[in-house]
Amino acid sequence: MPEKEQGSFQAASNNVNFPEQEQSILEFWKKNDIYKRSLEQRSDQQRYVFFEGPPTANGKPHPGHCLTRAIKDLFPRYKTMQGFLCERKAGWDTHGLPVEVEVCKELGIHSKEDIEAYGVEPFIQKCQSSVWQYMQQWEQLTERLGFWVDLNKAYVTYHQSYVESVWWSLKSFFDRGLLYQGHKIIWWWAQGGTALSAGEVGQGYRTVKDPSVYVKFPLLDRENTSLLVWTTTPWTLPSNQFAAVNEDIQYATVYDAEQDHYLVFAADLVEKIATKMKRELEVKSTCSGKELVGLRYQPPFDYFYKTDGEKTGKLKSGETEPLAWRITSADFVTTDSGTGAVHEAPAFGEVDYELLVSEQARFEPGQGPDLICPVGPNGKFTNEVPDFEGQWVKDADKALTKKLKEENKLYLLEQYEHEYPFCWRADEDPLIQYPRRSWFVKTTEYKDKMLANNQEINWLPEHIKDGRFGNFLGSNVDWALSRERYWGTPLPIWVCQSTGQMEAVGSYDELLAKPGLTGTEVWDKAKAANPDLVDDLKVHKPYIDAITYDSPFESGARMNRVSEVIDCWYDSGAMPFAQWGYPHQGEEDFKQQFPADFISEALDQTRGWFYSQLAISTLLFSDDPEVKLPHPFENCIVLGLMLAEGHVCVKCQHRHMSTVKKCEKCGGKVQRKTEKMSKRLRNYSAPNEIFDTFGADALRWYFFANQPPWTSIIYSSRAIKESIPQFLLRLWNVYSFFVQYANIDGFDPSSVSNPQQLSAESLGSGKGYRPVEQRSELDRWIISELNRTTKTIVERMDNYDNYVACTTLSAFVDSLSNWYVRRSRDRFWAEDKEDTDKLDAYWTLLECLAATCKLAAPFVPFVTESIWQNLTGAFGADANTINSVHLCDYPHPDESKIDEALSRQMNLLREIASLGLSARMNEKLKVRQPLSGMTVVLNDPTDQAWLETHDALLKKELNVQEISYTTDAGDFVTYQVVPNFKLLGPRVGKLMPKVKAAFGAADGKAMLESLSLSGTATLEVEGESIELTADDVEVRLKANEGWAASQGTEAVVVLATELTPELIRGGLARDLVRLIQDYRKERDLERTDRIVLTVQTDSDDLKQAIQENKEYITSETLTAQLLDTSADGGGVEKEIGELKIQLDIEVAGHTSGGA
RNA sequence: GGUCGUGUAGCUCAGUUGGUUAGAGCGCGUCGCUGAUAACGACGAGGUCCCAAGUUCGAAUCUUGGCACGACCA
Repeated sequence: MPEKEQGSFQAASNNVNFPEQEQSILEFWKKNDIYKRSLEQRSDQQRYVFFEGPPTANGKPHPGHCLTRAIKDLFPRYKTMQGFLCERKAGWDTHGLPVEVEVCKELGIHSKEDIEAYGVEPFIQKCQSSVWQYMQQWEQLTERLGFWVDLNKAYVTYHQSYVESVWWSLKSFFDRGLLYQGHKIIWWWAQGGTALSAGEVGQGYRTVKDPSVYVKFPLLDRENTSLLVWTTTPWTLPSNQFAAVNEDIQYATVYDAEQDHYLVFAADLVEKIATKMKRELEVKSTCSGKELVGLRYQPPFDYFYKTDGEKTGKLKSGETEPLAWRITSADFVTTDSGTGAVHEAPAFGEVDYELLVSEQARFEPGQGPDLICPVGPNGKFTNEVPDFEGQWVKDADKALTKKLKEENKLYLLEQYEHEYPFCWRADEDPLIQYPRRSWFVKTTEYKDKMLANNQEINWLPEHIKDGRFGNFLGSNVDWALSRERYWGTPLPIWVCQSTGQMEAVGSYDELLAKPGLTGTEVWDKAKAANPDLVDDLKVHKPYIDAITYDSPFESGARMNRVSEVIDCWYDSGAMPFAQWGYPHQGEEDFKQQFPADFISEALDQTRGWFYSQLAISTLLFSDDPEVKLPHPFENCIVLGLMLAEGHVCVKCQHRHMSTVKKCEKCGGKVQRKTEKMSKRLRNYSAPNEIFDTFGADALRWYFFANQPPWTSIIYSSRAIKESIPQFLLRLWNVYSFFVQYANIDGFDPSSVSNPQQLSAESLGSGKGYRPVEQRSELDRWIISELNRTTKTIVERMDNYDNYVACTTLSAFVDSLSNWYVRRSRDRFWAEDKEDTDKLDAYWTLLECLAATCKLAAPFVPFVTESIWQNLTGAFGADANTINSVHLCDYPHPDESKIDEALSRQMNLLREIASLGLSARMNEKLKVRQPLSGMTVVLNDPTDQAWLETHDALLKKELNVQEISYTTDAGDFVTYQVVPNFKLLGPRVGKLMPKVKAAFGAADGKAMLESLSLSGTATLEVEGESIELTADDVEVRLKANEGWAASQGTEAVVVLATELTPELIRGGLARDLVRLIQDYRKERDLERTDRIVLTVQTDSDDLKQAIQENKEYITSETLTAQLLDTSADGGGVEKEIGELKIQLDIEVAGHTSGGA
């Protein structure tokens, strides 16, 4: 932690503990209500609307939630700093099966019967309280991550106001005919009398053998001809309604001589079936499936056919058509197995049922075919199938098959091995697909509007729009809304017990106002008995079910609520209005905060929250002329999945918790492996562990800066740790450097006006401040870079591209650290505290740090806050002033300060420095060894004059005495001219390869001379002369062998490698300085201590080196007095290469100036 | 089986309307710097840009078809 020392700023440790620091920042935010202040500041500004997708509260938060919460925090923070008002209302998803399951586990019960036996009332009460079980963990994570969201005002899906909003929307649908009853085919456990969820079904698959039957469906209009139909569930044959073929498949009519009968089935399968029948099947003709559609047939059983066989209905097109027992087309039919003709019993198959629904849709309402279902919920045939009445359907397979055989309708019978689901609780009970009455929202009627709405949404990544989400919308089916469960929003529909007519209720008050109402006393009693009961429960089962009233449809009859609750996805999808209780209350809030500017969740929400919101909103608001597309959200970042990193032994598969090289068990090699996050494998660390070890900023920065958010993100503490030095630590080091020297020099910025913002303008009043234009080039350069960076970041963030924004910011901090500060160190060490150049350096660095803080604040809110407070703390702000970077305005780029030419030139300079180092490296000439000279050969002389003014810088960086520039250094380099493909390509077209060859053969130097003299050059290709300008040619230099040279894209750098004795002595002097500095450190000298230095050596070279470089040595090491003694003195023995040397240091005094 | 996505260095990933020398970080190796120092820098090795065909003067990039992996759906 910073300790107070003399100077304007608190000392910044260069061994910072981020997690500890973050804790104190959290306290500061809390104590001063910074989040609230950040909103109050913008109270009259334009809104930026954010919707929080409600997490399910009754489960522990895991690392994936850190990512969503980090992204959800980033953009609201950014927009707030930009001046928008962005309120962030939290929300919790509280209903649904997962909650019931959790409570059942606790109670040790399973089935619905168990729940009924336990009592719905206490069960619901347990559900309600169970929801909040992990709330503390959620709130802790939210806060620790720095996710600013209003937890106190959170919306909760079980709250009465929320439920009533949902009711209102459902009433609207009901009244508009968009909410209807139909059938849903579900996996049904007949013996237990309950449906199973997808997850439960998935657990129970087993490989079993079932009969596979090929049945003849005699075609009515074709004599002695049958469609050959295949099924593995003979028990569904009595319920047959259609036979389906694929329009695009070819069908053959074959002749079976043995039976003297014609059969129609897929042409591709003739051979296969002939083999199975062990007989010849002669193909008489073929046709496409399309030609078969519409043909009528006689079903194998006539339980329904005998009465309804001739029934027809009126199509929407005006024609009439038989209701059933005809061939239809379905594209799910394939020739992979069976016959290419599929038996359809819509009651017992989901796709079959969809086929029925689409058939029904062709007819006028009420005219289409009804569902045939002669099987009871107990899985036994009803009296509609008298021959098999009371038989369990699976058991009836045999008898049915026998009957078919007797009636000569069975063509082939075999056994078929496949995966089939059984009940996971009673594993002898096979499940069957079975229709249940269910409520649907007619989303298909608004499909086109949903698609249009989708088109207006800005999806990130873009392919979601027309890919995953668009496709999902395109194949939209009506939303099966109801659930036969307990803990959920009750479906607000009451039925007349006498007429069966229904009406929807839009609010609790509306219900209470119904005539002859009774039943509210059930709730009143419960509440009286237990005053702690949450009032919201009164709109839930079982209390709401007790409420009945007089039927408006028939006098004397009563209205009872239907028993179902609704899908909890509907709850969350209703949040855009239900979070405010709209329209019963919160109208103002809703109008102001709809639609959302921004939402974000992970990819798994495509069919979840993204869809439920869009569907509900489209059905509810699309007809309102005031609601414009898109709604309910405009920008949506779809996050990738989060993966973990395992450490697995190649040999024995033993798992390790962290990166180790050798297996603990067998000593084998341990490899990193990207895999799914798994609680069981424990292949990830808890978020808290990350927070405690590396800090929330580290985690956030890792998420934001390492990949675009929609790719899958690997959550590994190793990777998170590695991301720290790149940015956080580098920024901290620059900051700590600044504070260190500002304090030494007593740099005092307190005269600045408006220190709360520390903007470039406000700094102008500072003491010793000079406008940027008057400062040195390095200062102008970094300020230019700062503004360039700001421009890019704002541009990218406005496009929701946090990744490139981070990359850009990181590159700037790198420039600041590794070029600006590095090149400016001398200036900070300058003796004269009032030196203009020195003050310029401080003001420049201060401006850069302040701006970087503000730029980075939304990404890494903790470290920026800490730096900011110390930077601004220097301005003599009193204790009552609240300084927070999060109350600042986001920087705007000042384009007038962007100097593109300077930027290019500085890059060139950096490249040359880099090339110089590279050449030194190749020649093994360490930087401490001075060299006499260096020649720079430029591709392009444009910036030569500029570079020449920076000789001093390069000389120092590369330790050379002279630098010369040339564009003509034939000895060192070869000129290669290459075509500018981008320009010449379109011009010469197919000649390009020849042109390229001609370039290769041409005399590059001559061509360049011609270009520089006349501005043009001519190239002869295939008898054509091609006129070239300078733009058409790119010059590349290639360093020749035998020189200490390095080549880059813009230049070649050649070093003079001869070492004169004098140069060698210069090197010795530098070696000596290094030794002295080391020794000073060893002796724990203050960096400002002046010394008396004693050097004793036998080497004449070294003695001469000291003599020649006395000035340099003493000033570098703050030596007040240099004693050269040949007598044996005290001190330590050191070595420079082979040379022995004895050093001694005494402190001579203290200087308050820079080193 | 369908839809979508992904495939680039040992690992994790960039690669901006197609332009001939494909980049970063980490890791590895070599070295440098030495009062920002438990920091920092330079250099190096490492690539059939999944495969094939096509379009084009020119393809990591566009088209088609495969293959592999992943997600969702069935």
